[in-house]
Amino acid sequence: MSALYEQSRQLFIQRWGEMGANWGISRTMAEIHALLFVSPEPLCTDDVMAQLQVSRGNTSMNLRQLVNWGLISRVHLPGDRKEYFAGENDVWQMFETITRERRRREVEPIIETIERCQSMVRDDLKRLRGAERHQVQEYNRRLTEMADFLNVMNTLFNVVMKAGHKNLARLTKALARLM
Amino acid sequence: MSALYEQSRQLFIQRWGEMGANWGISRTMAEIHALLFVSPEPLCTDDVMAQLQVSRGNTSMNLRQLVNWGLISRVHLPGDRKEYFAGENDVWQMFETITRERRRREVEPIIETIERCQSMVRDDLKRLRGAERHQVQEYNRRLTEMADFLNVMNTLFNVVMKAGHKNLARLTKALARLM
DNA sequence: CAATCCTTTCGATCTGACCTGAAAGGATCG
DNA sequence: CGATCCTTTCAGGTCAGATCGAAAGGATTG
Repeated sequence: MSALYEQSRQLFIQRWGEMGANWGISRTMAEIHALLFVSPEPLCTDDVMAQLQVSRGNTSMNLRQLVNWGLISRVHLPGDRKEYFAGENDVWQMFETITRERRRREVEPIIETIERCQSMVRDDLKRLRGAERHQVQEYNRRLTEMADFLNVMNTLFNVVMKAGHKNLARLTKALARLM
Repeated sequence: MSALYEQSRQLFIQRWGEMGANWGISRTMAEIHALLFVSPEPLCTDDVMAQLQVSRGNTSMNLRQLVNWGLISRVHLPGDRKEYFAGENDVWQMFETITRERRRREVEPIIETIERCQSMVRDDLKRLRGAERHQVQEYNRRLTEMADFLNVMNTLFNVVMKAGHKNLARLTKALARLM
């Protein structure tokens, strides 16, 4: 295959890995993800090991995590025992998955925590007076704002992802009009 | 001050720190940010050290980074030599800052990389024929989709943050109409 | 300008996340 | 069933990045 094509792929994979690292995703996991994203057909564990120079164990772990996230899927080719892995290649679908998972794992817990924090000071809000009361009220207000914001963002993402792929042109135009 | 109020603050700070860690922000930095977010008035370095149990150097570094990001600001109280730090407490403003910075540092580089990757295979697209050509075309298509997606998201964020607080209801409706 | 008070820097240390590779575990084949 | 082929696990090793704290730097004061 063309040398430039190979180089181009490698560059993309490397950068995607770096980006992942900045967003709290292990570099290798992001690299595997990128590799499968740009691969026209499913790859097996050994392919991944060879192309990215990582150990068998590491590859196995990360492939599994990616399957867990729903970003890649196991594929069985007829007449072959090996497992193969195929990347989701619809970008919108991919990001919907990522968003949903991260929301579930990281945003929702923080919303719950905020509610819990608020319930902890509920009595104080009734009981206290004067400056102390004021301080707790302000604290409570800030927490509410934060929770509201997070909930609004949730809704927004739902809407956008639903609009998604199909209406991309319309969506872009509509956005341009709103600016 | 009320014990539950203190506990509530601590819980929030701790969780915010954990969340930060999941998103590629050092736990301590996120904790300091949370502390200043829930503090009704500016704090000095020693306050932060005492409340979070971190060293002077660590506190100094992280405070500086937060100032760099624009998430907190230095405040000088009259009649006091010390520097104090105040957190941004408008949640929308806060997230706009975070989004803008991360986009500049992490999303824009990846868009540039994608364009670079595409220019690397431009010749192949003219030169190659048959299956090989097909493969490079598909690769190119996926990259384009990815870049398009990222650009749409950029625009979306611009619009949302501009609409912001005030017109959010309208925005959500406008988007809902597109579904 | 010496003293005081803060802030920042920086080399040493530490920590936790990531990775490796050998060994165990399972499935499928003849 | 034994052999073969893959996958997964896990006990350690490695390393980048986070943290510490002493020392240097800088500003303000009397």
